[in-house]
Amino acid sequence: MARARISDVAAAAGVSVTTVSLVMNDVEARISDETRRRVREAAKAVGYAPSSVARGLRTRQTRTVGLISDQIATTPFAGRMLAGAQDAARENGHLVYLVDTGGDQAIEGEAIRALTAQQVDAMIYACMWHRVVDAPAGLPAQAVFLDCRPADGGYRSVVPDDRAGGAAAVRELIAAGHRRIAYIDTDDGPIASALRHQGYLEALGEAGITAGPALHVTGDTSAHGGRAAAELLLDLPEAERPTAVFCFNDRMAAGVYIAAHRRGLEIPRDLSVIGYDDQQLIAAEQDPPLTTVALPHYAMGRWAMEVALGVRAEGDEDATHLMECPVIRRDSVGPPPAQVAKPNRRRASHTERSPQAATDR
Amino acid sequence: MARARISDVAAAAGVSVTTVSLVMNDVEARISDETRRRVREAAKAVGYAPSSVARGLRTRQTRTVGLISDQIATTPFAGRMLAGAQDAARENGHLVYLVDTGGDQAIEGEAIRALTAQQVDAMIYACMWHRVVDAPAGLPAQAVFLDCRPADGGYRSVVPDDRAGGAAAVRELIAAGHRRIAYIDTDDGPIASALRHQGYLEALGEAGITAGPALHVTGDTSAHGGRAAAELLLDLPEAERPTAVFCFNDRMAAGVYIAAHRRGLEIPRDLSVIGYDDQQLIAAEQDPPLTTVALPHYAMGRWAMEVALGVRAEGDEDATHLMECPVIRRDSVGPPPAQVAKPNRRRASHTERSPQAATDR
DNA sequence: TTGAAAGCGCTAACAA
DNA sequence: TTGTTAGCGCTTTCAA
Repeated sequence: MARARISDVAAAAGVSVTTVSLVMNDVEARISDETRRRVREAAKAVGYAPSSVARGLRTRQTRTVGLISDQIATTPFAGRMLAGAQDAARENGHLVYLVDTGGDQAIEGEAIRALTAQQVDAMIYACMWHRVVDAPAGLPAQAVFLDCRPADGGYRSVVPDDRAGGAAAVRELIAAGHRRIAYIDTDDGPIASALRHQGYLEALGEAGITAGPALHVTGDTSAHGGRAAAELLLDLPEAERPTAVFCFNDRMAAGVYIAAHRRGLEIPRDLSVIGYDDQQLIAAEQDPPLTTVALPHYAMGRWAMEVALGVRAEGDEDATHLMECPVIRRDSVGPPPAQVAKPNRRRASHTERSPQAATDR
Repeated sequence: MARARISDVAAAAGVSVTTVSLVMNDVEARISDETRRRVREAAKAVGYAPSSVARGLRTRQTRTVGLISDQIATTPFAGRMLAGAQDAARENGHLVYLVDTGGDQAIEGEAIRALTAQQVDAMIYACMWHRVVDAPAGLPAQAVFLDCRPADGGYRSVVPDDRAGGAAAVRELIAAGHRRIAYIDTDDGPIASALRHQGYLEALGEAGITAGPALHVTGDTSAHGGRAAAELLLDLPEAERPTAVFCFNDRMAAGVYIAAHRRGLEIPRDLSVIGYDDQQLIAAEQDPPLTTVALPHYAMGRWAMEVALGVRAEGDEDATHLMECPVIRRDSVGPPPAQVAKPNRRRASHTERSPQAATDR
């Protein structure tokens, strides 16, 4: 039972292949309703499905797009990005090839060649975290970069607006009444680190706050690193100790929880904390649930696909689109603790419930 | 700068297209070394890359495979499975289409049609956790099921050997000296639940242990559910209380940690626990790190792809392959606590360090 | 050892 | 309103 071809349908319907082609492609013109109906019927009768391969050869449009990514396996974020890209592709009648290179340059080159040979209509080059990368050789100029930016420009790209996200996080803290706000940064130096720090300074500046350098501490991007950094902060003399801390990511924020709990401090009564990433398994599972800034992975995936497919006219050929990172409000931010007495009352807050801790649960 | 075609190469090398084709496809016969070299040079010179589309039309082999999955987005396991499938595909010169249906039947059908139209050489139908599913209509008979089994058979499939995995977990506990071993099961009723329970009973049976029904408790598949179930177990009179517990999954095992810690019990000194899934963010991050049984996602993904591509001759057309789930030894299993005195010493173990707790850290 | 030519299944220009 | 036909770029049979 070989596949039915267009000529089988034509024969069955008693028309020419042109007519069948026209009908199958929903071309408005010509073709009487009656013929149209007959063709449709014949197609169904013989079980006809057009060959995308033959069409692709003829039209040079394959309705496929290649998505090359460095790592799908290891990160919990990848899925949202792929889902966004997938959905946009499907809505536009495209199928997506996924190639996971594992960061291997050779595989990357091989993938670009294979995808080119398949005549994909578009290509997306994705990273699993916000980075600046060297554009791989052979990547077509119309490719779009997802969650990364090519070092030398020349391509359209979409990345999270980490600066604005950092500012939003800190504004959230300022709005709750905090003035001594620390930033627990990473020392691994990803681009997001510097951007979020910029946002932090920007928001403080707006509020006329100058942050002492003691409030900018670093650690590795893990709960352990966050905890160690938090210890430093909590060891500060009371008058300098932060009442709120903005963390580079949720894992580090989880470390802050641990450090705080070990000292009998309660969140948010004694210390407010806000994370970044909105990593479900971490942020939502904390006690109390962590307020954080979400990385807009789904939206970025969708944006990249829509731009790649040309359904979203994004004028500039060489522009980086910044995607907003929304604040996700949960329960780790509250007003700063009351300063009942100035000196030597470090233990006080553990036993006295501060009156305005209305958001406690 | 349109793409170079085979005829461009032929012209440049001063040979026929036949010759070029033969050379490009590394056909052994004919062609002198000299000609071969000239053709290769010409191809490089004009930047020739064969069109997979044209070749696909001619040979009816596209060197592509379709992977339909219910959910890539939400599960942390998906990645490993995709990675295994990807790697196998790449090694065999195939590209993979990924379609995430989100469990939507309409999208599923649409995907099967689109993939068929693209003339994929093979199809894989993947689920993100071990399930029995109805085979979707239109799925070609050669498709292989990954991490799921079609209800009515008729397809090749690969799933984790949850029964053997459960037995291995319990044997691990028995080998450490335990006799009173509980199973914290889920009440959500996935197929893995019953299989792991079978394995549990089987391993106990081998050792001549009969488990009282009080040692089989259930909860929902979360840390919370695991904790509640553990409370039940720890409330048992000492003579019946389990010294070790096998959990349906790592999240529930994390709940057991919490319940144990709240009572001042230390793991593994006072209670051994073993999980299932080897979910990185959970198992490896526990204190002490959780011994667990790994789900062989990468291996299953690879197996499915190799069978789909026909590079692994798996004789039976209608067979379910069971993939071994290896025990991952970390630090949550130790010998049972010493039974210093029979009755009424429930608090003893919290303060006295049992002498043989050699694996404590 | 090499080349000519048919044809994979479709679209689209052109003709009727 | 419909049909004829020339390719899209390749592989492969057959002939030289």
